[in-house]
Amino acid sequence: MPRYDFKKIESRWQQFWEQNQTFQAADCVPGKPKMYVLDMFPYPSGEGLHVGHPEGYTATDIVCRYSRMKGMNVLHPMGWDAFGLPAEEFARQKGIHPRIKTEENISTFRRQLKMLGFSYDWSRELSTTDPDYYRWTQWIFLQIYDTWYDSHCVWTGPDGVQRQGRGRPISELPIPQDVQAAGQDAVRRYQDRHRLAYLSEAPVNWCPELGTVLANEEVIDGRSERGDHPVVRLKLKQWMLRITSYADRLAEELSELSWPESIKYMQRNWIGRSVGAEVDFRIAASEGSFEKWTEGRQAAGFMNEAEADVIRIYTTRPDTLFGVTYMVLAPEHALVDRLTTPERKHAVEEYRQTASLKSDLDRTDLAKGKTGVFTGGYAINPVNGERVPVWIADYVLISYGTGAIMAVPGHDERDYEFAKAFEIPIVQVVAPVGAQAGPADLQTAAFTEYGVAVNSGIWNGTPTADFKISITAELSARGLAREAVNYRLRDWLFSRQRYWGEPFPVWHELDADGNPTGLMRTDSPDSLPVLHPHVEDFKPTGTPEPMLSKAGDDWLYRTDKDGVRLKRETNSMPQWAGSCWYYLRFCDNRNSVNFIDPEKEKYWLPVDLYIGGAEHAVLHLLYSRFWHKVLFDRGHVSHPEPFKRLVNQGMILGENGEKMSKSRGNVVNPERVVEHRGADALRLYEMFMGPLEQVKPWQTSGVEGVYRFLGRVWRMIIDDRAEDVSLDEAVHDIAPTHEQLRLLHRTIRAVTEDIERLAFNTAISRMMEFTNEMTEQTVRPKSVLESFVLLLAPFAPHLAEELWAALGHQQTLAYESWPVSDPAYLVEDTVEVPVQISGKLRGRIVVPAGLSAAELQAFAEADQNVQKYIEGKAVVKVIAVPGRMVNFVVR
RNA sequence: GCCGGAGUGGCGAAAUGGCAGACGCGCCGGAUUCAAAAUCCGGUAGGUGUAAAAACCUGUGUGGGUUCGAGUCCCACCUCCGGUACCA
Repeated sequence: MPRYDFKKIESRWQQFWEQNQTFQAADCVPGKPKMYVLDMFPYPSGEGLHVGHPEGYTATDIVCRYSRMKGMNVLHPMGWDAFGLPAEEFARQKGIHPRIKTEENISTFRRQLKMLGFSYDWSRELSTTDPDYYRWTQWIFLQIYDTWYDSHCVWTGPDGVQRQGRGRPISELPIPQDVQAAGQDAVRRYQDRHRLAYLSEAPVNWCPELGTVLANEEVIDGRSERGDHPVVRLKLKQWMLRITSYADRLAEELSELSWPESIKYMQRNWIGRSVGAEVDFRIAASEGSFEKWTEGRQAAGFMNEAEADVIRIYTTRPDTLFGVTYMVLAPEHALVDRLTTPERKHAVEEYRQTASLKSDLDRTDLAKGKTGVFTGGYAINPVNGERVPVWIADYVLISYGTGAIMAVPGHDERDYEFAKAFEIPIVQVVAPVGAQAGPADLQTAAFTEYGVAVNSGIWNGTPTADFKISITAELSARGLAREAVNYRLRDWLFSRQRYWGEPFPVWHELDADGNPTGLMRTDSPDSLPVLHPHVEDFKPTGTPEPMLSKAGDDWLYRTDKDGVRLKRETNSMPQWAGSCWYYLRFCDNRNSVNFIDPEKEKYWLPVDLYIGGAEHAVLHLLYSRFWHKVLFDRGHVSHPEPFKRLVNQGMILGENGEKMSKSRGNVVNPERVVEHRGADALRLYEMFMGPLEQVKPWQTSGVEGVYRFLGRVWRMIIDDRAEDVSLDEAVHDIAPTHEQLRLLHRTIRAVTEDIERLAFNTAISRMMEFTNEMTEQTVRPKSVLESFVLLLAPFAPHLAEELWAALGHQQTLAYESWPVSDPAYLVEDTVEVPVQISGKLRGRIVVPAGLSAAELQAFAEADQNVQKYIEGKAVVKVIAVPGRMVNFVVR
């Protein structure tokens, strides 16, 4: 084999690894530190692998191969996130079952990944679409369904940390007396209202084109994230997961994680915790006097649910209560009818009608101009007894806070804009302090910053922060307000209407007439999985009626032991479900009695390194953490967080610097690169392009560069003119020179440090430097080359194995010890030190290493060029840093 | 609008506050060859200067600042990329 024949080499070693199961991980190996390195598993699309995939996958593969050589027990699995719309869309067009297309796609992906020589333990492969996998997805759903959140529970978890708030079995939910008294059905309904998985009828994002509802997270500017189709709001009964119960823990426990700050920040923002107050405004037209009502409240205190004639608002600025000039209810608010006067009825109805038809897109589009109508009704401001007009407007959302606000146009931009549009008075109650002290100019804009209170009666002069606290306390004491916390995060809309997703393991009870009673039963855990029914065609129903309702009666109905007729839940789970817990199943993918063996969970978890794209910053990573915490609370996992360290690889752009896409015609096909230059060259190039986390453009000529480097490595060791693979005549089994050892150990140190930092681009540069220098040597000691081949192995494993064998080794190098750099070879005899005059570089001196500052200065002064600059000048100061530099400050 | 991140040769990029541009691509010159491919060697920030050197000047988006010394730290601004947007 004269030339570097990557085709032969790569297929040989891929076969070798497969036959010898080189990378199969053993569970729970005593005495070896474990290392769980995970890639975000791909959706196996029909397009096949994209160059973005091998970027993260190569990075993790390098870490894994390196860690094995460092003596760690490495878990490095791969699987498929294979439920989802595209396979179903294909089925709809071609009439082929989604499972068939899915399996075909998986085969392509598997073949392409194997072609790249990643050291996955393929015996742990799984797909979210395997009945044996989604059996446990359904099981976890049942766990969530069986859980309620006890926000008062203080407890200590297996991690030894004390927390407040815990997901507990629904059977432990305290049932109030009156509910208990109302009978068994009432108790069941009460429980159902407290479960972490519950049915709710609420306006949802319905996408007619995709034939499904979407989560808030999947809707961008009123259009679907997938496919960019319009989304409208529709009131439907849907499954929700109570992720908001975990909002605080999801936000707080981020701080322990080694994740990019930007991702943590995005998650915190998404959760959007805000602290403020709920304040009650009584409707002016209510029965009885306002004074009487406040006296009653003073005695009874703040009520959990306000009376039917009270508008409860949420505000983060209770200090601006004296500046309230109007109030706004969301158009869907329950009190609108009560407030609306007969003469305003027509306008209000009309507005509500238009608002309900508006999709989020329309609402955003019209964001420039605020709309709304006056209801004709008034409420009383609890701080000063003033009558405040009540409006409805769609800039107030029914789904946030209480769905009602007090409007303070002087100190809130949105209220300001609205007040300007409808000529509502603007009152200043906060004055700026500090540099910009003086009256704020409310002619052009609201003043939203903190300051001191004005026009606020006895509170005048109170700083904003103090005022917020004291007014809340005062109103609380009078039973008119309470401190409140709100989240931007909403409960997770968890049902879809499509076929190709996990069916819910839930049944609805039917009454004698075949109508649902609202009570539910679940499939027993040991009867799982609930398989998909046979369906003839995959056209969406065109209505919000789920695809699974097309199933036959034998799937849809059954009669329980007690004679109750049941209808199956026909929604399916979203694609996020399967990806929420796959990292757990990889530890124990064949277990048929448990979703994961507790011992294996304790051993492998948490994931030590998780690499994937930043596009999953909030969705997948937040959902996963949520499920994990529920499982943690219920005692099924022993760590509070699934992913200890997260790294986002940067996107690879096309050669023109634009995002790769078919329409731009700049897509690079990794399979073609492998055909021409080999897997090692592709892997090496993707790592050499630049820092892992950085966005970087593809350069075909760059692939050539690393390919040439691999050729040089080959020729450094192998005689490329010989008939068979034999060592080059320069390679000798002799003791290396000191210089050669220094070169080697410098390289070992640099490459090791760079891998630890995931700085693969510079690691490769160092190996290039080694090769350039070693190739010049006419005598190349075998031992030095052997160490070098081990350094190269994580990056270009096929070539390294081939060279390792050529150097006379019988076994794979996958478990050889990683070379250690000996500091003895790193000490230099002499160093070159720059000399500056007043900070400008004026010379370089070569001096013995280890000089003191004074000695170094003496050497520097002796330098001719330096002399020239010092002569006749006064040396004011000399800075000499041993081994680094000398600087003479002259005047 | 707000919040992140980034601006360094022709290009991808290096650089614990201490020699800016390592390494690779491209380009130029040379060797090898009948010729080419492949390979190998040398050069390559811009400028002044020189027979050639030496030497000097200017350079890390722009303008200021801190420091003996700034690509790196601080302030302001510009541009690009990403996220987010009525959340009261």
